[in-house]
Amino acid sequence: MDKSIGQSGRTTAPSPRRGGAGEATRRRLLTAAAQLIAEVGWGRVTTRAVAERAGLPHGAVSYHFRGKRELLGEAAMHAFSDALPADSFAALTSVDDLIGLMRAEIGTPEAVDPVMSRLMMETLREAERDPWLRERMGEFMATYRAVIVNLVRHEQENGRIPKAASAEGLATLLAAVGDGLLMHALLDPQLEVDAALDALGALLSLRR
Amino acid sequence: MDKSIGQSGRTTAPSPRRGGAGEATRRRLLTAAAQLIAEVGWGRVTTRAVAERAGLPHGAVSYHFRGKRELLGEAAMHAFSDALPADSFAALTSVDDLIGLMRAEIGTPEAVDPVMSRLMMETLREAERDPWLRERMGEFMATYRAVIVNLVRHEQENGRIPKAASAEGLATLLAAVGDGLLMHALLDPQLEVDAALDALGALLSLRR
Amino acid sequence: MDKSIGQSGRTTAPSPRRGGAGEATRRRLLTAAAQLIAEVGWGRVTTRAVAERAGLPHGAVSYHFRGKRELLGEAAMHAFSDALPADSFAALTSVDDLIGLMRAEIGTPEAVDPVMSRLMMETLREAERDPWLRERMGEFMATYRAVIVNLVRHEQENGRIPKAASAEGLATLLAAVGDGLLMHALLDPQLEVDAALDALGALLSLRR
Amino acid sequence: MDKSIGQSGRTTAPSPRRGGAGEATRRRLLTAAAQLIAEVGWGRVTTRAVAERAGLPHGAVSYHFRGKRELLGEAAMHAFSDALPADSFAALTSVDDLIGLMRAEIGTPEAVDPVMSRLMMETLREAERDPWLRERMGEFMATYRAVIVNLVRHEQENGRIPKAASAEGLATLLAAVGDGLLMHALLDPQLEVDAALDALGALLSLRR
DNA sequence: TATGAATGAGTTTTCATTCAT
DNA sequence: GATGAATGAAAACTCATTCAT
Repeated sequence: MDKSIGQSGRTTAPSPRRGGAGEATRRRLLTAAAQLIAEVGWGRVTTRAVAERAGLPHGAVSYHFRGKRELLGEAAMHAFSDALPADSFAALTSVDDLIGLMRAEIGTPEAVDPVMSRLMMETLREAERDPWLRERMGEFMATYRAVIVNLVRHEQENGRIPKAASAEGLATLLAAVGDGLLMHALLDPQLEVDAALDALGALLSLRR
Repeated sequence: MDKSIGQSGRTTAPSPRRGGAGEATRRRLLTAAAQLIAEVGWGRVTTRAVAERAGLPHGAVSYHFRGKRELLGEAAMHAFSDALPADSFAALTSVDDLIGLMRAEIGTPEAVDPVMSRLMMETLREAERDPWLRERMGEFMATYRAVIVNLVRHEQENGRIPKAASAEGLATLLAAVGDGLLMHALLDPQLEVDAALDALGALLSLRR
Repeated sequence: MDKSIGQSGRTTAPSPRRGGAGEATRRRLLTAAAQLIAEVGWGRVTTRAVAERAGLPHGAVSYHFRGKRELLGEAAMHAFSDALPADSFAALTSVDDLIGLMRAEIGTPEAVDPVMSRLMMETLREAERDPWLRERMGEFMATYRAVIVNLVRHEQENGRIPKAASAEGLATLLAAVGDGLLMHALLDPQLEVDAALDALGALLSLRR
Repeated sequence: MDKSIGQSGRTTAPSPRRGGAGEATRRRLLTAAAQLIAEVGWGRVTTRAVAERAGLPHGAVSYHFRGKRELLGEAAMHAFSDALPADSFAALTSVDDLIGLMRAEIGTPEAVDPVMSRLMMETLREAERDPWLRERMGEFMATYRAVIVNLVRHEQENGRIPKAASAEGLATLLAAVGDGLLMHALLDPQLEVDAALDALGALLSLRR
């Protein structure tokens, strides 16, 4: 059974930190783990497979991480921090940009490799049952939503989107749309994501 | 028995079929399995736990199902067929009804037992990796989306929601909103689902 | 772990290789397995029994071998390589020697521990259904038969056995006699193997 | 594990005998069982598979037989009695006939379906470990050998085969050749059985 | 007489974690 | 620091046999 959650007390105490030498090894394990989560699903990742994918001995895993849960949890969060914030969110200046971002991530089936999408879905799912992960994802999504709230508020002040909806509510809605479409698109590659995003755009810009 | 070779053909073939006395037993297993999927997550359900929950010996599982995958898959689809169609969808006559349904299912954290919600999320995620399940969920969601398309089209003709968005796109959007909010709400029980649905309602009725 | 899907690729991958400290453990398992095949029959050997016989925990089996099939297969071939070639075959210089060898191996019920005989029979039978094993046994028996062909040819040239029979045919016949007698003798310990071998000798030396 | 041997006490007491009705059912089970032994190997036959192959309900097996061991044992012996004695052995009038019989059974890879051959090998193997079966096979092979002894003796008196070898020894040898070649041929379909039988013929007729 | 549901003992396999070197 | 051997707990699955109807 997957033990990654009800784990309780640990005995050994590895996890050496930030140096030059072990840091690279650590990172290779994190990268390998993130890939595997996306490929086979959180519950089907084995520590052995991670080590193998990383081209490292099996022992390396327990040397660098307290356990499987820590490895996978950190791998996911690490991947998100690497991939998302600076690159994408900071650059958003309008709700249209946000929709454009969704379009880029979800709308073009073949253009984007679904590793990040799948990883995101897997992590959201796992977070529901792993308190540590839930907290980290909570923080992550709070920032994400805060950016959207600001965006929405700004656009509402500019009169580019309706004021009838509360900024917070709208932000929650937009975030849900993103993940909902992502999930449905992973399930059904034929899904007309663009049409849905067009509809969203239309609803938002009606005022004009 | 010696399996060392993996001869051709059949492994074993329990799975007697529909009709007889075994049907009740079968159903108890399905119910137990659906509950457990919701409670602990698809990947952490064990056949033993299912049997225990159902108050049956472990052997009952493999007598009635070809394996864990069949058990869980049928359990999920069975639960959906039982719970959803007639009850909820058929009754929808307006997009407001649809939003009301979402509000009832997602918006009131304590009012509704989250079993169906969790089961739905678990099944959607699992379907991504299990072809059989994917197909069944695909059919299921196709009907679900078809109902919404009709609803949207009808409302557009009545002038109650904007025609600027295509009916199909809007339906896809609404379905995604539902599942996206559901997922986020499961993750963060504090989430202001109502505010988001209010915002959705506001966007849709702006034209009026 | 959840196996409900049967993703691609590797199942797990223990089976560390040659050289290190694990080699001794591996060998103990092989020896125990070979004994048990002879004692209870290929199909009735359990991995648990092998581990027990070897005085090792059950997990050791799957750590060192990919599965039961690999364990038993390697155990058998390992036993044959250890026991036969240098010792017996190389030393044969005449067909009489060969008959003598058979007499020693089969003809004296109590003198010889039947482990190797039984192991051989079990492996021959199993090889019929296991391609990997069949191939290995094929190679093994090819060398075995080649030695006999040479022996026969040599004796034919010396005029010690009849030339009326082809060397290849005679070698095939002799090999079959050996295994056939072995099988019958295992079945019926009273079998007059010596009389049969005497008859064989008589047929072969008639010409003189 | 295969329980067919260390079975000890039984509780229930089925095994109705010779009637018109159940007799046909019984025979269908025996036939199915014999086929399956040949196809998948004694240890891999399951009672369920037998019932299925026979087109009968699973319960029929335990209704008609005391257990798996009895089913398979009787199936094998039944198949032998049906196939061999009257048809083949009685008709033998010379050692050449015997060799011809072997040639027909073993020498023509595609002409003969190997069901009987495989069944024979499987049964010989199993008999080594199952006393009941061993006894039955013992009787069977005694008759078989007796026929050969008579044949040999008759031919020796006619001067057609050498008298230097004892009739008993020669018979044992011939029986062993048959089964040995059979075993080797099953293992290696390319085996030159005919050449071996030619060699045997040459050895036996040297005197001429 | 016949059936098929039921059961539980036993098997292989998986794998995170521990630990000696 | 690093590694790979070791281990045991738990999982899924198989199946002969039992038995109620």
